[in-house]
Amino acid sequence: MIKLNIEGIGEFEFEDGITLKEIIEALKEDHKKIKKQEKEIVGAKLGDDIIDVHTPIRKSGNLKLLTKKDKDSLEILRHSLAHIMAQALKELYGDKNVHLGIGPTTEVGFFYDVEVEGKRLTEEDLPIIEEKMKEIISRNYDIVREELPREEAIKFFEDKKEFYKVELIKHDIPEGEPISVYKQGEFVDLCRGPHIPTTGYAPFAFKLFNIAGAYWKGKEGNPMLQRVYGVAFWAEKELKKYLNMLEEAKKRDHRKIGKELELFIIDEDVGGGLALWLPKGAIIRNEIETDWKNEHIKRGYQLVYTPHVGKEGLWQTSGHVNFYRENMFPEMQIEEEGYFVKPMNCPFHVEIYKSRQRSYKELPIKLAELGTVYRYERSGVLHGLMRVRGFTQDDAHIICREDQVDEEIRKVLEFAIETLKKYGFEEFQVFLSTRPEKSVGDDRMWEVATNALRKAIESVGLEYDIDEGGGAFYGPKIDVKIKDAIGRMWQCSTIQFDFNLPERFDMYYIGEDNKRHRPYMIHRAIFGSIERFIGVLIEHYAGLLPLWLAPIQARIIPIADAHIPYAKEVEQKLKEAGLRVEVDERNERMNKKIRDAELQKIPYMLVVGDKEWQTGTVSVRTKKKGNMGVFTIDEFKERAKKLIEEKSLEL
RNA sequence: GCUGGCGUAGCUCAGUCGGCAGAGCAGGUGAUUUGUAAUCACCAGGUCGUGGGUUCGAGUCCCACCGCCAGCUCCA
Repeated sequence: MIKLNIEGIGEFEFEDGITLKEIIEALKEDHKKIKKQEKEIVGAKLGDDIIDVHTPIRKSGNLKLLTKKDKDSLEILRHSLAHIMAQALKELYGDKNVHLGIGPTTEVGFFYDVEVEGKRLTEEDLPIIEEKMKEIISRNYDIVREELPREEAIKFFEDKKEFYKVELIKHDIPEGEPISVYKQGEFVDLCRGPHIPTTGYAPFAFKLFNIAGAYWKGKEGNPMLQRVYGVAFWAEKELKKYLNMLEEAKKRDHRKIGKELELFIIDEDVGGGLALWLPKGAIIRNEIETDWKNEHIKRGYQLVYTPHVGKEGLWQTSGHVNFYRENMFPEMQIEEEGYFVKPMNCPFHVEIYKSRQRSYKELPIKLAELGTVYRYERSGVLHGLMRVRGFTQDDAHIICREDQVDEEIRKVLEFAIETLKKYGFEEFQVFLSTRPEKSVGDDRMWEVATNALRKAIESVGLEYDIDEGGGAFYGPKIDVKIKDAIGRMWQCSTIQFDFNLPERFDMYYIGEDNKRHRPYMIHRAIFGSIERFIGVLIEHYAGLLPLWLAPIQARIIPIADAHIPYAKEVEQKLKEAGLRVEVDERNERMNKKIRDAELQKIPYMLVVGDKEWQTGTVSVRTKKKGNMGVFTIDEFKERAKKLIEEKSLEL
C-alpha cells in the first residue's frame, strides 16, 4: 500500500501501482472537487515529478492535481505533441524509414530528433507535418501506457528498425528500471511519459517552427539527426503571444539595430567575433565605462591596467595552459619564449597583488580593470556582440581575509544589483552553484565561501536556485541573470570564489600573528562582458537608449533654411551645457527630418521655426511622448541636464 | 568545428526555362522653403562572395573555398 496526500482533498491509502486515472475514478463520487475538475485533470505532481493519468504510482508522497491552469501541465501536453509529431512523420514517410532519437520538451514547446531515410526534411515540409498532426489529434486516440521486459523491448524496437531507441534501452536505462512504452493508435514509442489522456485532448495550440541538425545524444562525431522544433500552449492566445515575441525579438536584434544606428560592425576582413566600435557605439561604451570606473573608485576598488599578452610560464602557473588551452589563441614565439594572448585577467591581477608583501591591515584589496580578453570560439557559435572572440570583462578581484568574506560578498552583490537596476533591469534570476565532486580547496573554505554567498543573496532579498555541485572545481559561485523587456534571460554578473590560484601563485599576507596566511580570492564581474551587455541593452530598449547613453541626445530640426542660423544658436547653447546635439541642415521637409530622427532613435527632436525663433524657444518632440510642447532653450537645457545627471530612464 | 539555408549597388531586396544586370532607400546635382513619421526631377553607382568547371552563352547548372544566418556543441 502507498499513502498519498492529495493537495486540497485529503490523505488516502491506495494499492501500490494505482494510476491517477483510477484514483480519480475511485474518489470522484465522494469528493465534489474532483468530480468538478474530472475532465480538467491533465496529470499530477508527485513530489517534484510530473506524472500523467496512465503511470502506476509506486511511492507515497504529496500529490498535487494538475489542470490546464497549472504551468506544469504544459510539460505533459508538449511531451505528447512530440509523440504526435513522430507519429505524423511515420505516417508520412513510412514507419520503417523514420528512426526516432529523443523527443523532449523545451521552455516553450518540444522537439524530436529524427532520421528519415531517403528524405531530408525542409521548412516546406513543416506545414505538411502539421496537417498530419492535426489529423492524428482529431482521431482522438486513447494514449495507453505499457511496461515491457527489457529483452522484449529491445526486440520490439529492433524489429521496428528503431536503432536509436534500442541504444537508449541498452545504454541509458539502468537494469531493473521498468521500460515503458506509450501507444496511440498504431504508434508505439519508448517513453517514460508523461502524456495527456488522449491525442485529442483539446483545446490546445501548437506550431512547428524550425528544423536544424543535432548530433545524436549531443555528441560530436555521432550521426547528425534532424531536429524539428515546435511551440505549444493550451491557448491559442498564448501561442500567438509567443510568436509575437519572436517577431519582436527579430525587430530588436542588436545586429540589425547596430547596423542601422551605426554603433558597431563586425568586418570579415578583420575577422569573425572581433567588433569594431563606430563613433556612435563608442559613445555608449564610453558612458558606461566612465560610470563603471567612477562607481568602482567610490567603493574602494583600485583601477589597474594589464597587458594583452603574457609569457607561457605565467599561464603554466595559473593552469590555463593545461586546462583552458582549447579556448586560447595559439601560442606565439618571441625570442625563444612562448607567449599567449590573455583569455582572462586574473593572473595579472595576482601578480599585482604579489608586487610587494601584503599585511592583513591592507586587506581587502580590490583590483578592477576593464580587461579585454581573447578566447578562441568555434566559428559556428559567434553571434553579434553576444558571443565574440575578443571581449572586455568588467573584471575585479577581491583579495581578503576570512573574516571579511561575508561583508565583501554582500557588497559585491548589492553593487551588481544596484548597477543592473540603473540600466533599467528589474527582474533577476540568481543561481548559487555549490561544490562539485572534483574540486580543490579544503572543506572549511568551501563552507565559509558557500555560506557567504547564500547569506549575501538572502540579505539582498532575492529568490535563488541552487545548482548543487554546479560550481567550478576551484570554488562556489553566484550567477545573476537579467530579464529583458520581452522576457528573455541574459547571463550577466558572476561572483566566483577561487581556491586554486592563491595556491598556484602562492599568494599570502602577513597576519597579526606575524605568520603567512592564504587569502581568499574572489573573481567578479557585473556586466560580464561589456560587448554582450551593450548588445542586451540595445535589444532591451529596441535601440531607444536612456538619454544619458544616447549617442545623439537631441536633433534640432529647422523648418526651413531661414531657421538654420537660429538652430545653430540653439545647438551652440546646448553643446556648451554638455549635451550631444546636432542640427539637421538638409534641404528636406520637416516631416522627413522627424521621420529620420525617429528611425535613428534620437531621444529629443527640437523643432524650430518662426515662432520659436521669435520667442527664443524650441518645440520638443520625443519618440515616447510625441509633441511635448514649447520650452525655452534654458528650460529644455536644465531638464535634459537633470535627466542625464540622474541617469533617468525618462525623457 | 558539424548539419542545413543564404551571399546580386553603401543598405533592403527582385531577377521566370541558361539568352543585353533591376527597384526602393541611402549618396550627388538642381528645383522647392515646407509646423510634428517619407516634396519633386535628374545623375551616378555592379568582377552578381572568391576560384575553377559544364555550355555557343552562366547571376542562374556543377565542384571547391570564404563569409553570413539558424540549430547542435560550448559559453562572458
